[in-house]
Amino acid sequence: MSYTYKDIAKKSGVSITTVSRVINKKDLHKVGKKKQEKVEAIIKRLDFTPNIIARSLVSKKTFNIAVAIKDLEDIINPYFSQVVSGIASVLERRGYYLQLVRTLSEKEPPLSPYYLKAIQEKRVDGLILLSEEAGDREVVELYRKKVPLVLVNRYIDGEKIPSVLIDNEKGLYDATKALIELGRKKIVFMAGALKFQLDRDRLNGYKKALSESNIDFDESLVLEGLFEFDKASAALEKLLAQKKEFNAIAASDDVMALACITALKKKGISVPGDVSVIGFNDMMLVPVSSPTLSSMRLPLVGIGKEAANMILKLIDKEKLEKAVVTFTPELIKRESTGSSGAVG
Amino acid sequence: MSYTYKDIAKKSGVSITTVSRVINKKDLHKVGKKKQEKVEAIIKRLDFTPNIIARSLVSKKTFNIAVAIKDLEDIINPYFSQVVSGIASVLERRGYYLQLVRTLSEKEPPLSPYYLKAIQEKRVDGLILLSEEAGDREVVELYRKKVPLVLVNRYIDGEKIPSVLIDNEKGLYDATKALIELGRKKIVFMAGALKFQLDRDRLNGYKKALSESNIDFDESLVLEGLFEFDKASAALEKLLAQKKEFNAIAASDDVMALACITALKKKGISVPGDVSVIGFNDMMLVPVSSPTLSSMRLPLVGIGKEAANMILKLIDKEKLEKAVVTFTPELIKRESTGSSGAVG
DNA sequence: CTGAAAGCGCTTACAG
DNA sequence: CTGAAAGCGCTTACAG
Repeated sequence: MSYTYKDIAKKSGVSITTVSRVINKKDLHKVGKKKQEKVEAIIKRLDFTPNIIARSLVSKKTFNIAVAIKDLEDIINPYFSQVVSGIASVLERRGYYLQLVRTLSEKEPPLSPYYLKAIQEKRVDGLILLSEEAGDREVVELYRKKVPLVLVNRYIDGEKIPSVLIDNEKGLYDATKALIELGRKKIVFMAGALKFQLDRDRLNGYKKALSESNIDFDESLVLEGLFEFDKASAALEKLLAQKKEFNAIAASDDVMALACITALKKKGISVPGDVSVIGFNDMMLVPVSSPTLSSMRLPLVGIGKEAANMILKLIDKEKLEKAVVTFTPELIKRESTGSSGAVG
Repeated sequence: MSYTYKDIAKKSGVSITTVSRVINKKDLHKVGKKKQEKVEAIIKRLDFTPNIIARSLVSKKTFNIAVAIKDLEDIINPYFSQVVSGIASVLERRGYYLQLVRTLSEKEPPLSPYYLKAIQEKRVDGLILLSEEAGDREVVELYRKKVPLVLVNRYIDGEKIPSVLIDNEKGLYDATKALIELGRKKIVFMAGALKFQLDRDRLNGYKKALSESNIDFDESLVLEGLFEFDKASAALEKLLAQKKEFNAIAASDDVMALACITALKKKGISVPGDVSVIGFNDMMLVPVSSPTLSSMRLPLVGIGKEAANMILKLIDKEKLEKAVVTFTPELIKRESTGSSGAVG
């Protein structure tokens, strides 16, 4: 039911080699004009497309790129969907397919996590890692094995793996600074999770801003919301129940910032009157919230594009101008922080 | 650098056939205990993983499923990201990989759209189509060719293609009805685009609700926002500039509904005081907007799961209990519609 | 139990 | 120009 080179060759009265040459437009000078036209006609008539699997087996190239996120459900978070979108747009233009894989392991220990399996099985030509959940050891091992690999918003100390980074320390430093300038001193840092390097870096930025203003660091003001709306709400509600005082929140993600605003409103606490809130990532719908959310803007689609361009260069064995590209978030002020002096 | 069956066979002192049997745990009764253990030890020691490409060439199975959206950028819309997430979670559990493909064609006419190419090249075992952009003719052709195929929120008249549908007519009927019950009679329908069947069905539901209440249909109240924030804002602003009167909006998507609210607020028009607004899809962050957005809720992740289960059954040549599964949206009332009687 | 051999659908050096 | 043949790394009937 499906044709092969053999069929095309037979119908065209040429050899399989000639069919291959015509299809790949390779060594075409070795093919007679007449034969070439004949083959092309047959291909067109039968609407023939080569079997990519067979080609891959010979060429060792699949034109598939794996993009790894923690759980495939993470694609719902605008952070990931924007980065993935940026990656996709570049890959597509270059004839590559995008495979979504997860980094969390299966329950059964012998099974490789999906993202490793994709590499080991030679399913893909390269890997873009968006997740912090992939273990350092595995990642370094891939890198050492020369697997084309790009890290996004993640680095591993002591290794110069090609990566697209976000200046997380600067990001939360700036966010915290902005809150301090509004007169706020009791600032909550709603992290995703401190087991992640990105949040440890953000925590450092937060601490740095505090210490520069001689504000003591209070560990109990650091919460973990796991980048989820419900988890962030719960964490903040717990803090509220403890009667812990605070008058600002810097969140590691807009979704968590919105969760905080919602939790505060529910308690009748005014934002930004009583508490200023600032998010991170500046996702599209943030201006729609009430109050509109201040946030640290990042060109997430651009970050994805950069990562895609890098992986393609690695695959093509081209030199990277820079092995590490860093983006710095930009403060976008809206209503949720309030204006300077609005504080008691 | 990478091992093959041949290497394993040599190191284990057995034949390639035996290696294959051990790896696939197939016909194991034909393999001596000793040899089996030897082979297993070598595989473990070398951390060997079979080349999936070679296997696919023989078995004609790739364990890849293509999920098609219009543009890969569409993954940013929560509607798609949730459906994709549902699909992903099922595929992953069943050992399948998910490939994201687009349905929009390339500029150059000879090129097949990516989603067709994936099928033609035998890159994937099946296709889940989330987009309306793929032409009916191509889709029907795939179906006739017995390509495992599932449509989501889309159908083609006269064809019984396996699909997961949304009762769009009922959805907009209910939304419009709710607005009418609030006393609103000049209701805007913000469609995505009427070239889409889903929006034509929604338009029908809208019209039906109007006519049941003896409200004349006014074509100039039907707008197209292309499911994008900016396009929807622009369309509504144009209507406002025309001084067209209306006191309610039913939108085909939450993002467009939020765009409308934002545009209205900018003009100092109160929601729901002056204009009631209701969205569609009930995406996660909708309760955070101000006013909180009423919407038509759909189990989008569940819809994705259903589609994934269907495609796997088709691939395994199992019977589908139902070739067509339909989900009906549920009205979730929040602030943006306002309470009954709140209308002048 | 065991494995040699054919074959999946391509690519490519090689000989003419 | 042209194509026979080997080979990519697997699976699987088939013979012993």
